[in-house]
Amino acid sequence: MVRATIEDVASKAGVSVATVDRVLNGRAAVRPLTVERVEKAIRQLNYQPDRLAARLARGREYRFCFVLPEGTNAFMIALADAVRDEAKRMTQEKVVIDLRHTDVFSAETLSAALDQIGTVYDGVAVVALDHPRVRESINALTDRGVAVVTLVSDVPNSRRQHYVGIDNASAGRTAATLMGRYLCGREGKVGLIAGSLSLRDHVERQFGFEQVMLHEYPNLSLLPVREGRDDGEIVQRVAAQLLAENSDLIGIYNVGAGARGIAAALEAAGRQHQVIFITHELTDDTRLALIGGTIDIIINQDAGHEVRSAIRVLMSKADKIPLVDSMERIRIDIYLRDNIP
Amino acid sequence: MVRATIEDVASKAGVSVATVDRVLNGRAAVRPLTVERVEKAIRQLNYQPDRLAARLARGREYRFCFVLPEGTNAFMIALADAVRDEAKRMTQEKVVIDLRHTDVFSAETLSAALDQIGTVYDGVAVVALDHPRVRESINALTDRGVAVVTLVSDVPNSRRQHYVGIDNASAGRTAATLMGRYLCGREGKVGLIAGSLSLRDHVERQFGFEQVMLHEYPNLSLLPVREGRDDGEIVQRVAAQLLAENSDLIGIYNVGAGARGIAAALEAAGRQHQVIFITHELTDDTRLALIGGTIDIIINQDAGHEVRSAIRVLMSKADKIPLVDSMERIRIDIYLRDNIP
DNA sequence: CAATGTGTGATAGACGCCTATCAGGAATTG
DNA sequence: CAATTCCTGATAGGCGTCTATCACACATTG
Repeated sequence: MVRATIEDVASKAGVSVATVDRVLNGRAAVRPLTVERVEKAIRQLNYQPDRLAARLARGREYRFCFVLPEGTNAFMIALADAVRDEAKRMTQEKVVIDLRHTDVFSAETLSAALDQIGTVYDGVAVVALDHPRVRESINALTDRGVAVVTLVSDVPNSRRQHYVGIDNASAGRTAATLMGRYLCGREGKVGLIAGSLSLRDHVERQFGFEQVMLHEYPNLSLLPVREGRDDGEIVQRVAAQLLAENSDLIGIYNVGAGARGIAAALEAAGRQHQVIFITHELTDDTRLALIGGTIDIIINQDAGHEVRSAIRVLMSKADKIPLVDSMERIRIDIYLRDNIP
Repeated sequence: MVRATIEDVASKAGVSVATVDRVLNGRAAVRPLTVERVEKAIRQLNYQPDRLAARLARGREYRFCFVLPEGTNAFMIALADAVRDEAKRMTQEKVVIDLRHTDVFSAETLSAALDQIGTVYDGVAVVALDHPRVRESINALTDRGVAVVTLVSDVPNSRRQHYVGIDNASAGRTAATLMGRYLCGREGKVGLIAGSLSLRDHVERQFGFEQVMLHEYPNLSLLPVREGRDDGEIVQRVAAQLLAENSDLIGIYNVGAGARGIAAALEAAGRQHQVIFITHELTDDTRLALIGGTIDIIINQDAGHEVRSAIRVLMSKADKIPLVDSMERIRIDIYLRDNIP
């Protein structure tokens, strides 16, 4: 059985192709009775419009905009690279992708950047800050008919269409379990370093981590979270201080970026083998530190997958086609020295 | 700058579209000088044929065949389900996928099944046995112009185009490191159960596991591998025997399928909390056992991703388009109770 | 009853490429 | 020099859909 075409549907329904097209694309008013007949024919023939032909005929361009934090954070750089790679690849699919940078720690700046995005775009993917102002901007975009997906860090109460990223609470719990297991019942302190507590992903990781720590590993005492603003140098200072103040520190969970600073502080103190160090994001630096033994575990989200998923989701929304959830679930990658790619 | 079309290339090169087409698709002899001119124009305009339009025009169907082991092994069932799912989805892309089953433990049967595959197929994906006879069949297919990818289990010395699956030695090493860490320096025995040692993936996992165990965890003594033939009942018997014979068994690494049998044996012996149990493949059974605490860690490969990757690779080969390696790397998923999807 | 609106049919042209065929000039052969 | 062979141009028709336009029957309105 070959694929049915729009002409098959037309003749089966006893109408013209024009009418079938009107039903399919809501192009003009069609009598309910006729709509019924067409839809019946579509069901009977299991007709599905050929998307390739449709795209060709429409000659439509999809314009998407990615809004990422600026700065030198290695993961964000990887994400930006992934966007550029995909942008190049997608030109042959008639997809144009623009990349904009904005200060991620300022809700005002981000919000302004989003407000400024015109309706020239069919969709926007944004690494968002969970802030009322940003939420409003996202909602405004949605209301203007622009599809919005949040990337890496979500804004749950907004009207964004989709969140592309890992389950961060789950990632935090995973880190805690591994930390607890690796520490083998020893007693001591565990430190937590985050980029900023206004980033939803960081907060959720922290939440998941503390949840498991408190319930399952009473032998470990959790120190208050310190903020390193995802900046290598600041993080290094914070980590050095943490180490100096706590001689019985036996674990560090780094929720954000800047792992290199922590590794440097650990090595400077000569305590890299006493302290179990779990961090996020696989980069050149963290990979080296993992191989070298300073980092014990890296929890990663694959930037390439996230970007591709975001694009697929935005295209589905633009075409009003349902998406396959299982394909769009971003997985939590766990890397040990033994399975780094 | 919009995309260049074949007509742009033709006029730029001062030839006709027919000639450009001849150069692109090797349809007829073209003078070297002319080829040169056309290729130069292609480079200058950065012309890339529109694949959608090409597919539409060609009206060509891609026919692929998946050869999977028969039986009730949960992972293989999941794999078969994934194949059927994708087959359905791909009909709208003019891709027809057939699914065949064969006895995986018999090189003769598998080899015969492969030999019997005609050239009606553009490509074949096979869960292979590493056996000279199978290798010959794969080579024969390749020589007949059928693209072959190995799935899940590789045949390295064959002329297959690609291997779609995880790095099994790496998976074994990962299991070993986690086992060693979870056992916290305790002394005791660790048992290994495989499906069959003629399956390359099982052998490689075992290899990786032993490698790390011997070097890094001298406190643990490794028992000889036992074969369970990926069959729940046999595996359960083997596991029960293993437990009965070794009262100081503190870890089990299950390399193949049939995890449910081991879980049952552990629970029957009431030793599920004394023994660290690491297994492969996330299924309904293993998920439940992980939540219940009988299984400590599941190492998984995502069947859906593997099937989609295999299809992408086969299509690339059929279209003679280079593939993006980073997209086709199948990752090792590590699941704890905290991050099961 | 004329003017308007509504629902439908028919059809042409486009999207970018593939396939096929025919014609004819240039180069090679005997 | 005629007969081939080789290379190239030109062009038609098709793939399945979208977009747009015109025509026409019929119903509704004032």
